[in-house]
Parts: sequence; structure tokens; C-alpha cells
Amino acid sequence: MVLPRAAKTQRRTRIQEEKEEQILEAALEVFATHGFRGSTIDQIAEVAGMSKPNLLYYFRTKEAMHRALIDRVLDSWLDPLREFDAEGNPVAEIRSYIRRKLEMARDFPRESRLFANEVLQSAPHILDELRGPLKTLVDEKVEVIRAWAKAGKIAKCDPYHLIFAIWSTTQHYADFDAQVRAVLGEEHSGEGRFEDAARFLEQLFINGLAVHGPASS
Amino acid sequence: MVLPRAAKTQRRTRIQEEKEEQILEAALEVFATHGFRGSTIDQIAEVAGMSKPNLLYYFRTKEAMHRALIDRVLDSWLDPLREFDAEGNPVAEIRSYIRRKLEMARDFPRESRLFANEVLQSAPHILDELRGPLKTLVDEKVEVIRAWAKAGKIAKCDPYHLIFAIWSTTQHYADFDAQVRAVLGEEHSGEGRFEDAARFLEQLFINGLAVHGPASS
DNA sequence: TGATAATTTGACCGGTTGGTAAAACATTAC
DNA sequence: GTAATGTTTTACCAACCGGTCAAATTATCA
Repeated sequence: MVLPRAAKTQRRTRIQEEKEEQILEAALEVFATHGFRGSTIDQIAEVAGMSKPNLLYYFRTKEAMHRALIDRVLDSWLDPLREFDAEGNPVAEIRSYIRRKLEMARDFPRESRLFANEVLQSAPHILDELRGPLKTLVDEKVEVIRAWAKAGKIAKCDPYHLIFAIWSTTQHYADFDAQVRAVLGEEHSGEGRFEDAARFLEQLFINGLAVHGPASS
Repeated sequence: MVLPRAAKTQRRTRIQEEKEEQILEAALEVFATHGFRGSTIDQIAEVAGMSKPNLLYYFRTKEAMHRALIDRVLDSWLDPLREFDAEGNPVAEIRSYIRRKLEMARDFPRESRLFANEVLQSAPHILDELRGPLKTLVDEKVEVIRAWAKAGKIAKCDPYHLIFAIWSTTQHYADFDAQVRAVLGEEHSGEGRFEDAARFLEQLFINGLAVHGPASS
């Protein structure tokens, strides 16, 4: 036999697991930095520390690498939203959703940029995932938020745009890191900026969604 | 003579103006969609409706095209922030800044994506502009916001992160349009989504920045 | 009109890119 | 040990890419 990926549902070798892991790690690095079209197999091979044909032994095409990477990363990327709990306290839920998203931007910026590159270029490879699993999950959480607003626990608002706002503000620190650093200057670009961002965003969203009843006091 | 760009400060031909315009329009389309590395001169030539060597007659390299495009677009891109007026009413100023940014995302999404692509890939071609003119302008407006907060006209907050939040939430609708459409579904993806977004964002930022003094009312 | 300069094109070049073929090498199973 | 299988490498290819060149074409203007 010569093609491991053709193996008929056979269990994979230890070497296969290790190498595929190595390759996907390198692919994440490169795809996140240059986008799909801007990345070359040679680049990925160099980062992975192996030859190009060796890479192509494990993934038959550049697209296969990209696909495998997306499949692996997408699920964990949606986890923070999944944890969004209908039973919890609305304010606390929103606050901790922002926290989790911001932590992901800090700890997994490459994953964020991988998707950002895709979506920015019209999502040619992940449109189905966006229209399917992502939309389904969002629709579900939108209903939760809508119920909270109806019950007067948070201000009435368009839940879709609330979710977009949380996504964009938090992922901004991963996707547009270069701009954030340039504007803040090197002196404020330490890890402390994530704490500052968290404080600001919590203030913004918590106050922004607080119920301002007709009778203040 | 053979190279128009070498013309010693001579006034440009009508044809030169027209063709350079045509080329930059096409370059915007292509660069915004595929990023610098992902774009090819042939692509731009095809969109511009002329041959590749003809393009290279007006811009000697792909980088020169990109640079010319950035120079032309950057200035107008910063206009909304420039209009931010220290003398105005804080709430009204912030509200109309959000409006203007959202209108730009709606009316000039390609310009937004051009920069997004650059910044996402570590801003290799515009880092100087970010660290120079952009930072200077932001620093200036940060002082305005800080003064407003000190005067008790808006809530105390980190002005840098406020600006980041406005940038990210508004540009989201241009840069991640594919995702927004996928999540909203085709039925809510009409132009009306910008009105919904404007309503939500104004509510979020105005309430989020309202002063909640110890004595309300 | 004709001379001159500006513009456009087709043919081409060297380097890169995604991907292949086949043989060399390593590992595992018996 | 050895045969079968799994892995890696060297050499290679055709297509594409950024860019050049010289010739052909068109616009300008005396």
C-alpha cells in the first residue's frame, strides 16, 4: 500500500498520528498568517520540518490540509457560544461569554485569524459550515436572548446584532492585533491590554444591555 | 519617452489619468477580495479590461499598484474619525461617528476589506501609516474622550478600547459580510440589516457610556 | 501631412507553485 | 532474517506568476 489516507477504515499508525499533528500545527501557523491562496505547501513543509512530497503523502492536496484543519478547529471555536446557558443569570452569562471569547482571542489568535481570512475572502471553503452548524447554533441562542429581553431581564435589542457585536469586539484583538499594537504603542501592548479590553467590554455590554425602566431611581 | 511614471513632474495625459483610474478601481476589487499575495496581475488586468503589460506600463510592479491604492484610500478612510468634534455634544458625536463608520462599511466595503486583509496579515505594507498618521489621530481623539469622561459627560472608560469597539463592530458588516449573511439567512440580508445594526449599536454604545451617577434621575 | 511621442500588444523569461513518479529507506509482522 | 508494508526523498513536470522587450499601433501636434 502506498496511500495512508486510502486505508480502508484501518486504524492509523503512531507515525501517521504524529506527522498529521505536526503538519496541521504548521498549516495553522501558515494559513492563519497568509490565508489560503497566499500560503504555499513549501512554507508549510518548512515550518513542519519535512519535505514537500512528505507532506503530500499525508494530505493529497493543499485543500485537503486546509479542510482537515478547519474541521478540527471549527468545533472548539464554537464552544464558548455553546456554553451560553438559558438557565443562568443573563448578565452573568453575557459577561462570561465575553470573557471566554476574549480568552480565545488571546490564547488562540491563529485559529481566529484562520477563520477571519476565510470569511474576509467570502468564505469559499466554509460557507456550508456557516450556513449550517453555525447558523443553527446562533438561532438557538438568539431565542434565549429574546426570551431574556421579553422577561425584562435585559434591554430589548436585536439578538443577532448583539452576538455580532460580541464576536467582532473580542476577535478584533486577535485578527487586528497589528493595528491594536500600532495604535497603543509598544508600551501598552503587553498582555495587560487584554485585561483593559475585558474591563471595557464588560462595562459596555452590561451597561448597554441594562434595563432602563421608565421610572429611574 | 517610454515610461509615463518617469516623466519629470510633467502634467499627466488624459489617457494616463483615465487608465490609472481604471487600474486602481480594478486593483481595489481584486486586492480587497484576495489580499496582496492572493492577487495576481493577470486578474487585475482582466477586471480592468486591459493586457498585463499595459498595466505594467502604468504601474511598474504589483507593489506599486498596491501602494498607490493604499495612498489614495487611506486618507478618506480616516475622515469619519477626523470629524469627531471636541466641541460637540459627546453623545451626539459618538452616535454620529458610529453612523458614519457604518455608512462607510455599507457604501465602501471593498476599502474596508483592503485594510482588513492587510492588517490581518500583520500589515506588512501599511505598518508605518498605522504607527504614524493613524496613531497620531487616535491619540488626539483619545484625549477628547478622556476630557468628556473627566467632565462627567460620559462614563469613565478606556478611550482606546472604545475606539477599537466602534471600529470592530461597524467594520464587521463589511469585512465579515459573508458570515453575517450566512447567519442572518438570505431573508434578513437585505440592506435593512444596516438599519438594524445602526439601531442596535447606538443603543449599545449610548447606554453603555451613559453616566450612572450615584444619584440617578 | 508627416514626424514624434505615447500607448498597447504578443512573445518570451526565469523563478515559483501544486503536484507526481519511482526508487530508497525504515518499520513491522511473521 | 526476510518479506511485506509504511515512510521519505530525489528528481521532475506542467502551469502559473511577476516582469521584460521589442515591435506594432495609436494619439498629438507642427
